[in-house]
Amino acid sequence: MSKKRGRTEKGEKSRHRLMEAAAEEFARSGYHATKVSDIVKAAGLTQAAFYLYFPSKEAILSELVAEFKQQLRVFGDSGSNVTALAPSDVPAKMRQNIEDVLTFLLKNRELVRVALYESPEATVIHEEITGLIRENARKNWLAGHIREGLALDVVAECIFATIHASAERWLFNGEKSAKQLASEIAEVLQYGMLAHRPKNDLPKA
Amino acid sequence: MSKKRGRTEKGEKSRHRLMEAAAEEFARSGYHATKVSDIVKAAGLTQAAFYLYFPSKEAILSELVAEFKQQLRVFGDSGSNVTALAPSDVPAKMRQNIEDVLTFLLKNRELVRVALYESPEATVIHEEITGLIRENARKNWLAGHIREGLALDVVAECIFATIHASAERWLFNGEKSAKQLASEIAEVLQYGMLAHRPKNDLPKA
Amino acid sequence: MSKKRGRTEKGEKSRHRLMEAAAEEFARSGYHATKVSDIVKAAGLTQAAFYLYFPSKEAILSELVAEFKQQLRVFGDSGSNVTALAPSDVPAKMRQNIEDVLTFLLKNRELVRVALYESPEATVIHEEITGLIRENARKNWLAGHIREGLALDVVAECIFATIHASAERWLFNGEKSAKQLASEIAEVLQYGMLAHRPKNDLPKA
Amino acid sequence: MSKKRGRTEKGEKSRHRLMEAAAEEFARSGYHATKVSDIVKAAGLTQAAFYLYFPSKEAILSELVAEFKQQLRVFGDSGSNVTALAPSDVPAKMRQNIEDVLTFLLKNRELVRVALYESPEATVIHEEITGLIRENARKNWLAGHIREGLALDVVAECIFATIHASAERWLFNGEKSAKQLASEIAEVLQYGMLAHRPKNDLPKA
DNA sequence: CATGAATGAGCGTTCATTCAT
DNA sequence: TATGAATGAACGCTCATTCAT
Repeated sequence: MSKKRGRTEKGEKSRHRLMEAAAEEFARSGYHATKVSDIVKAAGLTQAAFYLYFPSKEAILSELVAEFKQQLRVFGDSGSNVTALAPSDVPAKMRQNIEDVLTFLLKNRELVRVALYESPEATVIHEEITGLIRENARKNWLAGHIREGLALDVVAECIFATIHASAERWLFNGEKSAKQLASEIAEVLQYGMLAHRPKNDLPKA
Repeated sequence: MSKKRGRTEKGEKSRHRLMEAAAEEFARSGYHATKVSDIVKAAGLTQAAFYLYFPSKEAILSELVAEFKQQLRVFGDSGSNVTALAPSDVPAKMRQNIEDVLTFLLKNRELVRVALYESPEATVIHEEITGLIRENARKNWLAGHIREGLALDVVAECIFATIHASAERWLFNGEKSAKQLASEIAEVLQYGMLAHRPKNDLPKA
Repeated sequence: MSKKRGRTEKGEKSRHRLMEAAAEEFARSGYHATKVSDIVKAAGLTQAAFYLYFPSKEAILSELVAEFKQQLRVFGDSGSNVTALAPSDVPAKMRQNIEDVLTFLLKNRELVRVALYESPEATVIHEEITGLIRENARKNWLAGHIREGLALDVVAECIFATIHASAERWLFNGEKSAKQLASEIAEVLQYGMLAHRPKNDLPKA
Repeated sequence: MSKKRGRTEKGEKSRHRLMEAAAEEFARSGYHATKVSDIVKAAGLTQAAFYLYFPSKEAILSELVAEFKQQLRVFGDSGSNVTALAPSDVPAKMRQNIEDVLTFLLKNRELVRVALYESPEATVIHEEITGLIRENARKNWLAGHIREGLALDVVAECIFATIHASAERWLFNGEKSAKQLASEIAEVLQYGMLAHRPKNDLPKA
């Protein structure tokens, strides 16, 4: 199960420092612009040491992406039994979900950038995430919490894109808290922007 | 007519081919992964010819970005006198605006990716765009078309993030048309996702 | 006899401007560091025009050197009938010769640097010049104007090295005039530096 | 003993070989005409290894020049207490000084050419050297060993130019020995060339 | 486990030179 | 005569990777 045999504690620490350093550098400057020498410098090791732990620069990238995907699984089973929710509890629950995602993104901000911008799998991962959200939305739709007439794939894209963009813009630099941002996002996503709902523009339910 | 001094038509064409090729390559593989040799190969020229028209690889990138910014100005004055709109016309107008943006993105898809992902100015440009949208939203809010209690900066981010993500996902690969996508996005953004509006969750107007 | 047939006056002018420009650039920055583009820029022409007049960059160098050698011939017959000189006239004559050389160097300063530093023939030219001087010295020696016991080749080298170095140092930048410098140099070369002539150190005449 | 950190003896040797090779190549072909590939070929290394030790081609040049300047300091304090010399010892001492300089030049012939021809500092270095000589001459003048009425700066230039030119011409190619050359040069410089000293041309002492 | 030394392959850029008009 | 466009052949330099200790 372990990736390498006979690993020492010290080695494990070096390996970990390399991963952290790589995540930070990749996130800051991008995969291609980051040199192996940058990574090892940040980790306090030599270049040769790098290849003790990773077969290539690409390998450390995909390992970071793998780590991100691992972290993602936490969200796989969230929002399961939405049916049980009373309609009046839905908005708060949704607000909470958004906050959870924001908190997750904040904790893994480097990984997020790596996985979503720098990885060759970026598109796939993006679709995995929006897929999770779409499934959750579908359950809520079946439970009657979501309006008729909406394209759920677009809904999912809208939710994630908004969360992600907002995180990059206000969360990662500390301009807004996860709680505050979650409220503001939820407010928009739940009831939309328009002040007036024309009579002839009702959902086709 | 023009025998002396100044660029020739042929040269202008070569230069243009290089810009096109660079946009395509940068969009496909990213700035760093794209070699000058890739660009000139795609443009049917030699490496040296590249430097006849651009002082460096970086220069063609920023020229591409400049071109994108130039194109952007078209949208600077759109949605000016929103006050004149009757509330019932707002949804259609907004749907049309979204479609216009989608059409613009589609026409400039390479430039979009370059400017928004590969450029060092990416963040600034992103903020310029959402700034335009936010201003437009503010005018609509003053005109009473937009609900109270919304954070307009988040609204703007939500609009652009959704449009942009959707374009990348369904528009650029032809899976959805601009018209269709605009409708679906507008539907979500205008009235939100929730089916029921709890009494205690009304806007604080 | 002419280098090219059917040459126009305009062409001849362009060619001349190129030679002047090349001399100046070669003198300032050296042959290798000077680009053809530098030369044509200084001459107000295009690179292609350069090759209308010279088959290569090297060609213009050797043509400049040839021109220098041509100029040199003026000195070939100077100091011929030294025998006729009265010993008391020798110092003044020598001072005048030095001044003449300095004046020549000043008038051809660019050419001098090109021929003596940048040309592959530099060594040969240097030897040609010192050869002329040595011959002149030999005539003066035969006429009894020059001390016994001197190595005439070293004398020649000493004369030219001093003149040349002094020109580079004080003449070309205007710090000393040719007349002034000639006097100072002559003073040293004629009677040497030492104040006292030990009895046991007399020439072996 | 030294397992961790710091340059190894092997590395130091490689670095040294590169310096030697560069000196030789620069001296032979000039800075611009010498390719990094020439240097590493002569040093038995690859291009990349070069940049392990020097940040650029220019850097190795200035390091070479710095080394030359370092070597030069040996001469800084030579000829100090000339006052103590009896006038009859001066010629021999001077002859010896010239021989020392010739020996130094011979030992550092590559460095000499690099520092005096190829370096951007060439002029400065030239002036440093002649400055040293001029100071020495001034001390000898104060001690009464040098004739009145001489321009000491010209004297210094004369001394160095003659030594340098002679070295290039006869010493470096083995045609004359340092001892022999020193005698011949000293003979000229000490008492000058002329056989007769006109009565009206006496020093203005 | 970790190091300093070394490398091969390639990249961005330059420049003397040629072509077509 | 002169031009703008184009090129081939390098060159300086970088970087991921390997070797020897």
